[in-house]
Amino acid sequence: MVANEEDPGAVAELLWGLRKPRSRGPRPAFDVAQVADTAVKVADAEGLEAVSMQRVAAELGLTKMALYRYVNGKAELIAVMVEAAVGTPPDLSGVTGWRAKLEEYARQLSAAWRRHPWLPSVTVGDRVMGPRETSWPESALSALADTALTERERLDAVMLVSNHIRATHAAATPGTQIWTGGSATSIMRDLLLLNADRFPLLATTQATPSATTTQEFGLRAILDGLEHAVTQHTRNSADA
Amino acid sequence: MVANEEDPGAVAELLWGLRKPRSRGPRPAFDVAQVADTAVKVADAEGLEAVSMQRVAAELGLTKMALYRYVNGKAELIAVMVEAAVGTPPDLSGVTGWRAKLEEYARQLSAAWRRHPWLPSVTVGDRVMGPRETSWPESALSALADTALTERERLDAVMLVSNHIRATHAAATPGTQIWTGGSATSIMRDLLLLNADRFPLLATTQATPSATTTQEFGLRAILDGLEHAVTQHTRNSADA
DNA sequence: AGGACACTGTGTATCATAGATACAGTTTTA
DNA sequence: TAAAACTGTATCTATGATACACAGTGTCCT
Repeated sequence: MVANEEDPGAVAELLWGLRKPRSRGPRPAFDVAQVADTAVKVADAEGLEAVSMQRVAAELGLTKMALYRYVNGKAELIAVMVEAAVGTPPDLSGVTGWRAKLEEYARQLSAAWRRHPWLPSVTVGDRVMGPRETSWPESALSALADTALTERERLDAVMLVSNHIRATHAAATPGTQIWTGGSATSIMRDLLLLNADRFPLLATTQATPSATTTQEFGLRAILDGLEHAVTQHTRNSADA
Repeated sequence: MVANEEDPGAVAELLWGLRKPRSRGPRPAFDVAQVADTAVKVADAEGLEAVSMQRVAAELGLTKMALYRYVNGKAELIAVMVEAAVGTPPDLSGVTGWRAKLEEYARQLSAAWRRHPWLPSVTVGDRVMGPRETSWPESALSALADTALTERERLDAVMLVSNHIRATHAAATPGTQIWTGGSATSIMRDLLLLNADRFPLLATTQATPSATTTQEFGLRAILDGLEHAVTQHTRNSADA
């Protein structure tokens, strides 16, 4: 973690296949896709912390320095991992109605992130997305294409749903739920009961079981809210 | 990053003032609060990456090893930083109506995170919260106390709002917005225009300006959705 | 057609920084 | 007076990353 310019342009060239083809020199033992796949395998099995240049190189039977010929640095490695793991977005053309489409989209996105629990924490920040990942928001936008929302509002809506799914993925971001089942959860419960006078609402709330999931509750609320916005827009344009 | 058991119990004792008082021995040059404040100052000025044991110790005129007498490791340092920076939650008793209360809460939370842009990225994951931080969700729950929602639903609603504010804080999690103004944003725009045939919706959408903020749009949708849930519940209990 | 050379993949050695442990020296108070 | 606690020096491990030498392969020139 010393220099490394973190060149976003280089990442873009790698992800979008704009690397100039090699002319001379020995044939590389692998290609970037294989590197990405092995790194994904490591992350799936042992978590993102286990993914180091060293580790991925060893998994391929290389020294870590050889790896730098495939990816310019760890940031690029992560980028190709995401693109390799994210998969293809759902085809929503078979579903009727923007709400059902968006529901299906949320379900698929949740499934993809469940398959790779490290993905949510990594698909964050100012970064360049690859073509496969980019096709996800494109797919989600198609769900709202027929609504009266403005283009910007559609994008905001897509992000609203996506971010909700991200936040409710306990494996990657458990703290956003307060109660996650992790080792800190039981300690927090004890602390709240011990200080029930200062935190009466939290102290009683935390014991309550739930009929629906946190994710379902939030998704329904969001979709209800979007429905409100959609009908509002439709009415307004009807008035005009 | 070798061993360090990451004991949540130790963090809890530190945050909730349960450390056994020292008896003999020289008086420490500082206390944990001073350490936390110093670290917060560094994070505010130069970002969370600048916060290292070394750096914080130097800022206090200590070697980094002396710092380990105040906090057991970096995880604890972050924990006390959060508790020091998060501030006190808003008093919502003056606001009337759960919706207005929740709006005010969101505004205050957003302001707190804007003051310390590193906070959102750190208040995530399975962890122990300190008393000041805990009082934030407690305050938010009070906003929904008079509604017909179940206790669990109120907690879900609070998390829904909080997570939305977190996600829309571009400084900490810019990628959740696709367009953030970072160096990757302009590259993504070029890539989309270059591949407008594959991403027609994204390619046209990204140019659109917006009347309201992404954060405002999402918050309104969420509150509309919650309103739907509240009235639904009220109607149901009226039927019974 | 053949060879020189440039280019590229790989490995060894090395650096910088991070968090963290071990331990000795020193201060303070029970 | 002695145990306990604060601080500093030295050291360890792991990480990402750079520098450089060596080897294989294709291009281009003759």
